[in-house]
Amino acid sequence: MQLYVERGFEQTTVAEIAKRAGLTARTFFRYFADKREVLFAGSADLQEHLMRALEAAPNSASPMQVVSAVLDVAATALGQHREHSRQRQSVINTNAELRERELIKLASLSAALAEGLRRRGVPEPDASLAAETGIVVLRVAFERWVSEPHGADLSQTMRTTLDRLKTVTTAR
Amino acid sequence: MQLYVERGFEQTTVAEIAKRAGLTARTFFRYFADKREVLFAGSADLQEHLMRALEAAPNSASPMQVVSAVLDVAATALGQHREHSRQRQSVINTNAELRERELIKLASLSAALAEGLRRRGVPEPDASLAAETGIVVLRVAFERWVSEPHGADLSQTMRTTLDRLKTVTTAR
DNA sequence: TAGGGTGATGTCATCAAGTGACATCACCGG
DNA sequence: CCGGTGATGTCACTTGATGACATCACCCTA
Repeated sequence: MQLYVERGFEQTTVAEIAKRAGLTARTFFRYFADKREVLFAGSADLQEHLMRALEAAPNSASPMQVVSAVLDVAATALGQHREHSRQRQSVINTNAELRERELIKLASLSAALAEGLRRRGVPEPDASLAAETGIVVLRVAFERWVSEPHGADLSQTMRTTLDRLKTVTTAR
Repeated sequence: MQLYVERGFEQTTVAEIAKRAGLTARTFFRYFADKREVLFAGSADLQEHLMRALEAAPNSASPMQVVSAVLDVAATALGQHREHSRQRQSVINTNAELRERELIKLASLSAALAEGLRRRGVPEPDASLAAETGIVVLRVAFERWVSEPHGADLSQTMRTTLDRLKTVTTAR
C-alpha cells in the first residue's frame, strides 16, 4: 500500500515491494499470485464470513431477505476504518488492472451467494438475480459511503440503497 | 479465436497470433492494447449503439423503462450468431484474465448508462442502480441464452429475466 | 515524372511479470 | 548431534508489452 500510494501501482515494481518488505521477488510470488493480489488479501475471508451469514438465515426467509441479512453482515465487516478504505479504493480506482481484479472478486462473491441460495432451494434465475442484485447494492452503497467524509455509517447506507433499488426497479 | 480455441488462451503466444495473421507481434500491439482485447473488439461500438438507444427513449420514460428499451436493442445486437457467441463465451469462461476483461467492459457500459440517465435528470443513486440492474439482467439473460442450444431468442429471454428480477426484488 | 510527405509495418533493444529447478538455511524433534 | 521439513534465495528463462528508429508503400503535387 505504501508504495502503491507513493508512486502509483504501475510505477511500482515487484522487486521494490519485495525489497521494502525485506524479501525476494521470488518469495513475494509465493505468497501472492501476482502484483494485484496484495490489495485483495482479505477477500477470501470476507467471502467465507458472508457465506456463514447466508447459511445462518432462517429457513423462512425469502431470497431478498437472505441477501439483506448478508448485506448487514458485510456492512459491519467493511464499515470500519473509512480512512483506510478510502485510500485503498483510491489506489484501485486509478488503475484499470486493479479495477478488473476488484470486479472479479465481487463476481466470485456473487457466484458463491447464488450457489448458497440454490442450496436453499431457490431456483434459477432467481438465485443469480438476487445474488447479483445484492452485489450491486453492496457496490453502490460502498462507493457512496467511501466518498462521504463523515456521512452515515455503512449499514445505514446499505439499507437505504436497497430500499432505493426496490423503488427504482418497480416504478413504472 | 482460432488459436484461442485450438490451444487455449494462455497457451497461445502473441507471436503465434501475429504469424497466423501474417504480421509482426509489434504490429499486433499497435491494433490491440493487449492479448485479451482481441475478443472484445466490438464492445466500444456496441456501447455507442446502446447509448444512442438510451438517448432515443421518450422523455416521459421512467429509468427502468429506458433501461428496458436499451436491453431490447442490446438483445437484437447480440442475439444473432448463437454459435459464435457460444464459442467466444467458452473461451472467456475458461480463463480468469478474460473474465476480468469482460467484467470491466460491462462495467464501462454500466457507467455510460448511468451517466446517460443522469443527463436525463435521474438523480443518484437511482441512475447507478437502474444502470447496474440493467447490466445484471443483460448478463444473466445472455448466459442463459448462450447455454441453451435452441431455446427462446435473446429478446424474449431478456424480457422474462427482467420480469423475474422485479418479482424477486420485491417479494417479501 | 521526380520528390516529398504520411501512415503502416518491421527490427531491435529493453523492461517487468511470472515460473520452474535447484540450492540453502533455520528450526524442530528425536 | 542429526535428519527432516518448510521457507527462502539464486538463477535461468519465457512471455507480454513498449520505445526508438528504419523502411516501405502510396499518394499528392510541382
